[in-house]
Amino acid sequence: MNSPDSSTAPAHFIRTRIAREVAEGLHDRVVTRFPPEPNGYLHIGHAKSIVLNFAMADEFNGYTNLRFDDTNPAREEQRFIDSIKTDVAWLGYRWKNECYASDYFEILYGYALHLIDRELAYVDEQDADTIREQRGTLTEPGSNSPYRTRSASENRKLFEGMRAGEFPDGAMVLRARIDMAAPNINLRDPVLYRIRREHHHRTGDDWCIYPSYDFAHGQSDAIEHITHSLCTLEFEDHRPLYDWLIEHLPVPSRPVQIEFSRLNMDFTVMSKRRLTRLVDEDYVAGWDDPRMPTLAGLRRRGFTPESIRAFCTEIGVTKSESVIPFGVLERNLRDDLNVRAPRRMAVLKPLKVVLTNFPAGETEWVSVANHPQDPSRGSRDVPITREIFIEQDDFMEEAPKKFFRLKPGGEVRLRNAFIIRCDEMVRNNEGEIIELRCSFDETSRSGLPGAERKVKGTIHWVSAEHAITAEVRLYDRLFKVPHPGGDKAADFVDHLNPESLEILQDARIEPGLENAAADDFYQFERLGYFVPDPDFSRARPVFNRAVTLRDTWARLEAQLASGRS
RNA sequence: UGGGACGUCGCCAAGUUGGUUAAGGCACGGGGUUUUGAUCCCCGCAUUCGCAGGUUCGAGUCCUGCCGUCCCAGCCA
Repeated sequence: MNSPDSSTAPAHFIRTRIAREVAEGLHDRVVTRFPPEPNGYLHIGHAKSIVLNFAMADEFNGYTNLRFDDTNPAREEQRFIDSIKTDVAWLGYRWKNECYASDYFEILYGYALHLIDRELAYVDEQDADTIREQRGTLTEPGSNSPYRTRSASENRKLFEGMRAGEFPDGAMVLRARIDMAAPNINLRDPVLYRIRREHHHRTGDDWCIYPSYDFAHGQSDAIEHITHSLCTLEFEDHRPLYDWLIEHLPVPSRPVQIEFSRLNMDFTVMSKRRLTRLVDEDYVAGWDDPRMPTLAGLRRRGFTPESIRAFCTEIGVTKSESVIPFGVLERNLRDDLNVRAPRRMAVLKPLKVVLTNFPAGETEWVSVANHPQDPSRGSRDVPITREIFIEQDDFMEEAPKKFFRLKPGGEVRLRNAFIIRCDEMVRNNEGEIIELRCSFDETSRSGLPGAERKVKGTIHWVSAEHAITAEVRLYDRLFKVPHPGGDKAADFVDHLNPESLEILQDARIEPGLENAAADDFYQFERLGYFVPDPDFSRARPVFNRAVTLRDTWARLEAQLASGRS
């Protein structure tokens, strides 16, 4: 098994079709491929394709190849190959073979000769503009190139010359001879090879001609004995060409192409072109910026491979275009981490509280469960002292009726400790509250009978003396609007959310958290799930908030606010 | 005014050869448990399948005609 999450997955048209084919004995195993072009980082949309491809092969006794579609050396780079391999592996998948379309250049060249010899391809010496004009339009047929009827021997000589470097870039192309009047524009003598003197990241300067996607992809599938070539909807129109080439070439197998709709999510962009721009123009800190929908970004943000796989399974596979709310991805992370993440306490925006009846200089250790739903995960002792920090948001001077946290004269429970009452507020010269003076109820300590006493709210806290100062980075959606790419009138970067990143320099975390390891994750109780950033060090802990907890109060508060106005 | 595809609850999405009460998840609403306003647990949530006709004892599933949305005119993938 090369992919996790063995199948309990729901039916979708591809799985149903393959299952039928297998039942009919058409295949004894299913072989798929994940075929990225190494010109950028993988994003969550690719994850959908990866999960699908590996799942189909895995469920039907086969395997998946990782194949780099590297037929355009002008934009492909080794560093992208590296990142893609890292990301696929991180997602939890093991490909059978690491393949490159460029490994097949010699075979592909032979296939081109095969077409030429059968008068199914010809060398066209017209320039790109002329070819475009002759292609016709969506509603008008194209017209034939004057070079279309050249002899096979002349075409062969020219094509060999192309390979030998006898002609300058752009001087001529090899075209399939199909039908310039075809209603499907892809069949109007598509370009199969072009001359391009570009250094290729793998083949170096061995070639100055490169096959087009259409000529390379299907044949690569066939060479690898791929049974099902799964791709996105925009290639639907290419399928007749895909099939035409397979039919007319002496390929070792006959793969079929099946298309499904690509993943769209709101409040983000998914096209490589746009993601590249965000990086190149420094709108984000890099491909792995935690606000990016890239796998590298999601990983740094704190997403687990499990949550991403679950998400990809949950959204299904169809041919209808859909937009998935970003919150669905986030909920999958919560669902995963809720079960797995150990709980800790941390205060993001500290407000000092002095427990007036707690002896100065003393430290009391309270036992705290690492996971309230899972006693087997044990507990730890957390120090509490006369001075503590609580969350600024957990105190309101003038609180609405439904505010269950601390307010003047009110009581609240300190999680895992005892009940306190707010007796007094201390203000600075500006009148801002900078400290609370509270008294605690000794009899309400956790474990004592008095702990049964009910108060409405429970808040988290850290000992001022023991807590460790940390940086915490909070992330919000990258864009302000649901469909930043859908605005024809504006540049998508105009819709960037200026508040997508908030850095808190003065958070206080429970002692022990400074020893967090790179791949740890925690629930900071009542706040959300947090992971150490790569910038993390013992001396300067840095945590990323991967996702907040579901926050019913925030929703209520928003309703109250809007209802009041 | 070419070709290809899609249109089932706010968002996804199941729906065998037409057979009759239109899965499920998310979101949402209500209730319960709770020292995380979290989690968890109950309950509710499409007389209706883009629209209009038609065939049929019976249609989301078949036919016809509309409407809407997406993709295609790179020597990109």
